[in-house]
Amino acid sequence: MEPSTKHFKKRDAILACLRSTDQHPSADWVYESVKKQIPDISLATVYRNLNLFKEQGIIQSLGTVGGVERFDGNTAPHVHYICTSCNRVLDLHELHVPAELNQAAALASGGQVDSCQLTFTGTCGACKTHQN
Amino acid sequence: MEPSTKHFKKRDAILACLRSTDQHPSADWVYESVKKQIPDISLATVYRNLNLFKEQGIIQSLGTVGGVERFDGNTAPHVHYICTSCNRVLDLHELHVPAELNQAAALASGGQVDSCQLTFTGTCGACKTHQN
DNA sequence: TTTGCAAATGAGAATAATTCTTATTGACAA
DNA sequence: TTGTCAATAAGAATTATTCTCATTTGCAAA
Repeated sequence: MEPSTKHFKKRDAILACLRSTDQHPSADWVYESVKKQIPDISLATVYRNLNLFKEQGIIQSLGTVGGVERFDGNTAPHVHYICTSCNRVLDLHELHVPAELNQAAALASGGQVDSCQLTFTGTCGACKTHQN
Repeated sequence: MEPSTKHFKKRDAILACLRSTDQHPSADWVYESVKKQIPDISLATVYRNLNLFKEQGIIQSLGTVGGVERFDGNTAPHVHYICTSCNRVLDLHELHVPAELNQAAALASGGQVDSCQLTFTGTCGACKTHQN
C-alpha cells in the first residue's frame, strides 16, 4: 500500500463520485457507489461530507425528490427537469434563467439573492413511451 | 350546531386554512392552525388531505425548506423567494417564467411539462437588517 | 521512532417528518 | 334502524437524516 495519506481519501472519493455522474444522486446512492471502492465507508461520513460540501458551496442540493435529498456536483447554474414517473433528474443545460429575473427577485425581496433554481416537472419521453 | 354535514368539514377546513394564508405553511402549521377551530383534528388527517389535494392538483408543494415540506394553496404559477435565514417564503407575483422556457424544456426532455417552479434563495431584507 | 493532537471516521443510537394500520365515527340511503 | 362506505383519530411504524462518542488517521514536534 502507498505510503501516502489515507485521510481525505474518503472525502475526496465522495466528491469525485458526485462529480463523475449526471445522476443527481441521493446520499445513499453515493454511499453505495463509493463503497465499491472503499468498503469500510460509513453512511454518516457521506452525509457529513455532503453537508460540508454544500456549506462550502462546491456542490448543490436539488431539494428532495420523492422524499430523499438529491445532490448535484455541478454548481454552474442550470435548469433541471424532474420526471415524476421515474424520479430521474435531467440537466437542461441549454436553458437559462434571464438575468433580469435575478435582479427583479433581489429587488422584490428587499434582500439579496444567493441562488436560483428553475425546475420543470413532468413525464419524460422515456416514461411516456414505456408506461402504457 | 348546524343540522348539516360534519363530514368533509375537516377536509374543507384544511384547504381553507391553506388558502387563507400566504405563509406557505408546513403540515404541522396547518395542523396547529386548524386545531384552534376543530380541536379534535389529527395530524394524520392533515397529511392525508394535503397529499390528496396535491394529487388533485388543487394545491402545490414547494418542496422542503429546512427539512419540512411546505405547501401553497395558490396554484397559479408564480415565483418564490426563500430566505435561508428565517425560512420564510415570499411570493414574487410580479415575476414570471417566460413561456419559451416551458416549451424549450418540453422539447429538451422529450416529454411533457406538467409544472415549473422557479425559486430564488437568499437573505431577505428583514433578516439582513436585523441579524448583525 | 515515539508521542500528542486535531481532524475524520464508523457504528449505531437518536431524532423528526411522514406514512401506515386499525378500530371507530359520521353521513346517508334502504 | 340498519348497512355501507368514506373519513377520521390515535398512535405505531417507517425512513431519511443527524448526533454521539469512542476510535483511527495523518502529521508535526520531541
